[in-house]
Amino acid sequence: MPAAVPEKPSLDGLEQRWAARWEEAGTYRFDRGAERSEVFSIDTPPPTVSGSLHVGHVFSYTHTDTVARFWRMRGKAVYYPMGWDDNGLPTERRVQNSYGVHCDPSLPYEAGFTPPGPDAKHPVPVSRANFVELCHRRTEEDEGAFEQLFRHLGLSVDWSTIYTTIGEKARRISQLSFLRLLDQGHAEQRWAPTLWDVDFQTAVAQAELEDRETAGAYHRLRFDDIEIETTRPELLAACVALVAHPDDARYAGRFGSSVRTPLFGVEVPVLAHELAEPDKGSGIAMICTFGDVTDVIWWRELKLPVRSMVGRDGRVPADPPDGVAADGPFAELAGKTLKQARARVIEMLAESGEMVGEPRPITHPVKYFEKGDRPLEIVTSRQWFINVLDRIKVLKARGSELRWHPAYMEARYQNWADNLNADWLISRQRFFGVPIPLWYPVGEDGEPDYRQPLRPRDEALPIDPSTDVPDGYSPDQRDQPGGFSAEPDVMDTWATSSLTPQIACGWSVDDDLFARTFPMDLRPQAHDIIRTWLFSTVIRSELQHQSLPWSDAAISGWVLDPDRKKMSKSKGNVVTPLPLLEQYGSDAVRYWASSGRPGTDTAFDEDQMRNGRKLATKILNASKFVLGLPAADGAAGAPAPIDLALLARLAGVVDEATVAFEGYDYARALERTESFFWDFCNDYLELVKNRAYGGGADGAAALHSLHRSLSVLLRLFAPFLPFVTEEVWSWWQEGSVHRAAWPTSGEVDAGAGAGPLVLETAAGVLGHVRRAKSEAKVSQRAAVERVVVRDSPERLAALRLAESDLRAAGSITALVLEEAGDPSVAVTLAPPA
RNA sequence: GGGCGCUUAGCUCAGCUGGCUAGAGCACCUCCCUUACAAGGAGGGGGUCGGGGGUUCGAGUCCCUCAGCGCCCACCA
Repeated sequence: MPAAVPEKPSLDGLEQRWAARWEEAGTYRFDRGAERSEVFSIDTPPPTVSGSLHVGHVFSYTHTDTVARFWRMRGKAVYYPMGWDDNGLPTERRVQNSYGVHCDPSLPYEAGFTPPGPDAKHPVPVSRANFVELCHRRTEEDEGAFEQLFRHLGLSVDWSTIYTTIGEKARRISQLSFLRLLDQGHAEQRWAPTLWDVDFQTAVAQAELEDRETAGAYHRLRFDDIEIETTRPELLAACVALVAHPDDARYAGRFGSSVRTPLFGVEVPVLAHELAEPDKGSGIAMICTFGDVTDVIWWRELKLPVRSMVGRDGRVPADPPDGVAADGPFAELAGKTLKQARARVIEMLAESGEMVGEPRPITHPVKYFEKGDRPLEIVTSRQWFINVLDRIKVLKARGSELRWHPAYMEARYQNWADNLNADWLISRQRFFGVPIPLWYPVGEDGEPDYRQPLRPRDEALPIDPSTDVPDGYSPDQRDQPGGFSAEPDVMDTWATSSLTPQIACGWSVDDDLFARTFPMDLRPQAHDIIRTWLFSTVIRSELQHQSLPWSDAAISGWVLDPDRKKMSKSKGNVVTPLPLLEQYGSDAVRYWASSGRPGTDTAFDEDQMRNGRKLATKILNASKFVLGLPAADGAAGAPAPIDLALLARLAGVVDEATVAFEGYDYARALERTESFFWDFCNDYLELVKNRAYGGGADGAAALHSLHRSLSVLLRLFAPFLPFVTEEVWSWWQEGSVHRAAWPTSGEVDAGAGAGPLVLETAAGVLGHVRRAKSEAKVSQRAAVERVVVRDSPERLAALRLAESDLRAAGSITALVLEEAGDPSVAVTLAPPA
């Protein structure tokens, strides 16, 4: 039984009350029996739980929720899981800081280990297993906080379908997918120069790079009679050649000859390559192995030797590169950081007279790991890659096949695909991640044979090769001659995140669910991770299923602070969301979020939240009024023309909102609905309230139209304001509004002859009457002696159909209608009593 | 250097396939404690729709161009 209309309706406490009832009733539970065609599945972005909760989460997750609620009301079985991204570097760092530990994989597991805590002066080294255990403990707490926030916000997530990116299911799927790629030749290891972060001591992928304008200086160095300019004089000992453009007349005669490097006196060839730019520096560059990615290209294409002098720790190694004397100038560099080495090289060059002039300061773009603080170096190492360069064409085609909202976001995808120049490096020399599930046989010489990886059986997954043992070996053979060694690397977090559709839909672990939910319908995400998360997810789905992972991608913008700056922890302008939800109410905050159009960055705006609260209150009060009107005792008469006009307009709004939602434009759907609602309250409600009070057949007709409108309005608002609409729905309807059918224009269509003019003209005259009273500084209740309306015959005819409602609403004694070409409304107030 | 987006009232933004005197919220001003709503309601002032050119009977809306802002990307000499 529906509850009665409360005497004094309130927004307070709706969140707790309804969140509990929805949970209890399973309102948002996914129907496991639904066929794929009846399902709408959403690849919810798993938030990084080691990051702080901020208002951006509320913003974008609300967008997705409105769409989920819309499709649920449209009768779809909505598969709306939640994931927590607790994998990878951010968690490692958080664990190190909050527990005072650091990972040392060489240590054995220590049962019952108690970490020192955040105040520890020196981090305690712990085994990988202990470290991972702490990561799990930490993330569980963080995940609880996120769930609490999202429940309070009213996300219609099915909370029984949670996954984590470090959980067993995700590890299994991630490892199995990797092994499949390995089987199919899409994944392979290479010993290759890769971009390397000397602080994190790991390789990084192209997608994780960013350029930063960095201060540097040109140093002009003399190689015999040729002068080159370089920003990296410290790499001089790693120089393997000079290079100029083949058409550059200045050096044409020198190609094929050789020169000696300054300080070290190593003989290097002078070569030609088209990437050399004649107008950069002196037009001729030194190639070092490796100073930048161009060096890598030159080294590869010109088939040059390697002279490496950058260690994984960012220091110059003790041993000199090939051809460089150990006891010469190099001895002064060994063991130094690159920065120290640079200073010393410059001094030595100045002393030897091989530097021309003074260094010339410049700023130039330098590549950094997006989470790193020092420029990336290039280090040759063994790494695992997923091949993508051989598939750019099909990946671009998939990008076009995907429906983007807004459409222009596709350009970022295509742009990225066009500029990709490296395969996807997925191995990371880190600890908290999904291990690459391989071992290598160790030869009698004690060296692992990387060409013959040992793989686990599928059923054994997930595994950790550092503790698990390959079939046919015993634990004591680990790292022994004739035994086996674990692959030490873990996969990058994107290598697992790129599988969220497979993880959420249960690929390889729940084939039935997978068949009902994949390919998914919607990937909602922010625009800054198109090149990473979206692109990599498309890659995995293409390689594994030869299909798109979803049909639609809805790209949300960012929340900007009032000064139009992106909110981020480092800027210290992050707003914590829970207090906002408590202050304004979840519906109000959702209202603000819903006003941010797809793809558009939106300013944090508490005024909009106040406005949202006002709207929610208005819905409460208007509903109370409509539902509190005396019930008709007899049969309803025919609807008045003004009722039909209202319903006709509402039908139009329903159609607009529906089309908008189908195109993921939730903001438009809200705007249309809200705009109608205020007119409904201000004009229609005022015009018909007297008739509705009056009872009888005419009153019953008004009541009927009011109820119908209210029912439709509550359903139109339900995706945005789930709490207040559910509250009002419960006063007079059975079941949840969130399980009610999305309205259709057919259900409200008043049929032919329901022109909008009746309402429009009546509301127009009522507006004039209000203005007259306002200007006369009298109460809106004041009586009006006479209103003269001059207008076209058509409009007057329409107005006449609403005459009694209008006169009652405006307290108008005489309403005079006169035909005229020049429309006007004259209001004569009654003299004060 | 390439690409994308934005530029409409003081502020934040709507204006979809071009069409009646350009809209909303906030802010500001005036009035009203009207039996749905005073943590309300009614009304008002305020914009040559970034500049210039073009297409059209008609352009905030389409085309060209210039400018400013923002974002994405780019092989660090």
